[in-house]
Amino acid sequence: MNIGDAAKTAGLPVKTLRYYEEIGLVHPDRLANGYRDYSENQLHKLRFLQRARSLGFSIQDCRSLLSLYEDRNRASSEVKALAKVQLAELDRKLAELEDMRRSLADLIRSCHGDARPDCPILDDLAGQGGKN
Amino acid sequence: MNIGDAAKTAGLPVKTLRYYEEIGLVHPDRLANGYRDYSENQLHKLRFLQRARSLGFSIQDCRSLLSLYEDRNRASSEVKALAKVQLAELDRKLAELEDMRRSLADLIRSCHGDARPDCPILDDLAGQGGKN
DNA sequence: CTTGACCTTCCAGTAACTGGAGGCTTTATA
DNA sequence: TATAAAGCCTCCAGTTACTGGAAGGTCAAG
Repeated sequence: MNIGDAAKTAGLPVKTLRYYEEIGLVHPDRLANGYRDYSENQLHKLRFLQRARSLGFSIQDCRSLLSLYEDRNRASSEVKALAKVQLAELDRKLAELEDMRRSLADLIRSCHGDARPDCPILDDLAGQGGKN
Repeated sequence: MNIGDAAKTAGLPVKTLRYYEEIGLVHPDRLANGYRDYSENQLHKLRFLQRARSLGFSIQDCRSLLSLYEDRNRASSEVKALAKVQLAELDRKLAELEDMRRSLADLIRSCHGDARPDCPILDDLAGQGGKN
């Protein structure tokens, strides 16, 4: 699959795919005319990268995650350790996101239209330690 | 509170606080000696920024979110509309994160140690469309 | 009264893209 | 078959959101 369709499938700009090749993340083959040719496996990686990046994982994090995806022959214990670190990170992010979601939903619920001077949920918006 | 303690409280580097002032996100007062002086309200904003940025929200997103936090006197309908857009975005990110979490947990669960040639959950790692 | 931990500004560098110029290839239309 | 549009290529410059370092002022402890 050529770069334009691959980009559409992955939900990433064409430029980003070329960048990911440049930094050694996803290295497609080339056709006779010099065009990049993405395999199904590489499309999976690109979709994965799109999601992970949009959630704030660094490229370095993504390299780790992709190495799990790729290197199924590594020592099981090593794979597991790496996966567990990433899982803990995911859980941390999930908790933060849920916390933000709750705050924002409260804000929407309590938004009635009259400009009251005090708004108790604003104290909460910045997080658990929220005492003004 | 001076910048070092504010940075510690917010979980951000000192440099980032100065940068956030430069781009007009959080503008602390100055003491007689020129030192920045962060208020409680500004600390809330910084904590909020730390969380939102770590979850992949752009600085522009953060500006929108902070304007909700700050501008409690805007027209209620406008505030609500903005909040709902951000809530939808949060839900989208939550769903993605939960999806990734599930995939990774499956990977960990199925990681027994023998290097089997086929691994069905790898097909899933890249997302819902995961057919190899 | 000096040592060390703060703070200041300014400027350069990095990460991860993003846009544009200049040019080749493929495809659709006349 | 000609040609125009669309898509691909490389290279290089610009942007966003920091990050590090130099050069220097400030403040609390010994």
